[in-house]
Amino acid sequence: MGDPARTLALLWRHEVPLPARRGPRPRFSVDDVVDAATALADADGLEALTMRSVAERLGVSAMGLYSYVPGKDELLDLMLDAAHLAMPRPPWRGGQGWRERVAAVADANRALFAAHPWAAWVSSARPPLGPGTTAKYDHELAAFDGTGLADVELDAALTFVLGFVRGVARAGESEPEQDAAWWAESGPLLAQVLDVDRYPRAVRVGAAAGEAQGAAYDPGAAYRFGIERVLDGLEALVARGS
Amino acid sequence: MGDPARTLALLWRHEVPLPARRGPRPRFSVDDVVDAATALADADGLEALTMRSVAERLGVSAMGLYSYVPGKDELLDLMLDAAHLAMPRPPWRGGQGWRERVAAVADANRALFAAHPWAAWVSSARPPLGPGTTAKYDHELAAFDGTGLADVELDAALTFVLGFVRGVARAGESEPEQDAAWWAESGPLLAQVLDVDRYPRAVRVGAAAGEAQGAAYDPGAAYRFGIERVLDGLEALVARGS
DNA sequence: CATAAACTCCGTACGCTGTATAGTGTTCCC
DNA sequence: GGGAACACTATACAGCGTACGGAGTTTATG
Repeated sequence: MGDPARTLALLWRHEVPLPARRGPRPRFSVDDVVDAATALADADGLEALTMRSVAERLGVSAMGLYSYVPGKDELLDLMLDAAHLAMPRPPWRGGQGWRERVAAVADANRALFAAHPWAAWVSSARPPLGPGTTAKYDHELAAFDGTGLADVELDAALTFVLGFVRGVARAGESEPEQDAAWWAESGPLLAQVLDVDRYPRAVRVGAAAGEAQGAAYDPGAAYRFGIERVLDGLEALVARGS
Repeated sequence: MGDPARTLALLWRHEVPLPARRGPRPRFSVDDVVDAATALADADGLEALTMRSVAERLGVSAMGLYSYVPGKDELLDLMLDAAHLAMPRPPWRGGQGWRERVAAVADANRALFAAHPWAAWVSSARPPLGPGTTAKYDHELAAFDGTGLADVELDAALTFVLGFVRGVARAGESEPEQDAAWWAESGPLLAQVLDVDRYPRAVRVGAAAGEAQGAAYDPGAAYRFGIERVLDGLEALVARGS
């Protein structure tokens, strides 16, 4: 889409120096736009984030945003990088083992998606390599200190952990109320059509899972189960000595 | 959105018996519509799948589709269930261990997303509990026979495996050509801004990973790395004896 | 056999999206 | 003071899903 160099310059706020600029002074900063968009997406979700809605929140016409941002995709990149920059990066204490640290990384990302559910849905094809994402990457890599993993495996391991957390965040976007209504309306027909003889395991396990978590999918349970598997899986790799 | 009961009836093809129907005979079956939409999405991606494009492929006006399908969301549900139904379900042989079988489940899902990349992107909030998805669920649960896991854990384990494969499929949607152009245009500015002293691990590991896989993300490598971690993680759970 | 109901299918239209384009007014450099 | 660069606006366009009203076809019912 847009010009990568322009996007990168924007991410790192490489602006033209102020005294050299002509024309009326901008009423906002790029961060004002990013903050307005983030507040909107936090409150009402990505589908409510339109150029018009952001513009209205700032008291500007829709096209006025394009003085600050090349387009919506770039705005989303800026939002994500800003959210990454705002994440806490407590220094890893020596007493912690890598497993404890990586678990903390996962928890921090889960908290990110809890605060900004939209963040799980912005494209990862072209990661916004801005100051936030870079600092996050560096900090999270440090959590693996002591594992003895080679650099390539380090990246793979972190990608694996982050992919898991993001997957859970993406899967947990349905509303519990709607879930209940869905089951109420679908139950009778489902009971009629789900033949226990044809699908013995599906019926048995599906019923058990549905009853245990009160819904078809429980993000909390999926996270608690999955993060242990993720860490155990990494532990096997580390124990094997790279 | 739509009526869940209507959607379910459609998924299971609970139609009104033919002789009792008035009006002109439908020119197509629901499967004709689903197949046309699937062919389109396979060839040109989800963003090319519009009600108008599906209709044109069938030689019908856009609104004509609504005789067969309540809306686009339901069409996507039908497409996904049909794709699930078409997956091979070879009987698990006794000689296989559960690890081998679960790896086969993961491979089969990876093949599904290779054939139908759009399938990784249809909403999982309301899984289309049709004949395909149900048969797939039942068959994949059977892969865990011998693990001794309780029903709730069985569902969690399968969800964990499928979530991983889907995450890799979703992440691997960027074009390699665009990747190269992106790096070429971004490289100079990135080199200037990525301070080795501020982000020592990020620069080192990022460079190693980028060089090793020739791109910021290599789905094949991510899958091969991740599936071993997933299976190791499950193995730790199984070894622990539930 | 006529009529009404049910059905397929079409054309038009609406509100919504991101953003291209043209134009207006402000500010600074020369 | 003139011209260039800039912020900002209003209008417009193509594309989306789909609501609506109507036309034509088939069948059940009086």
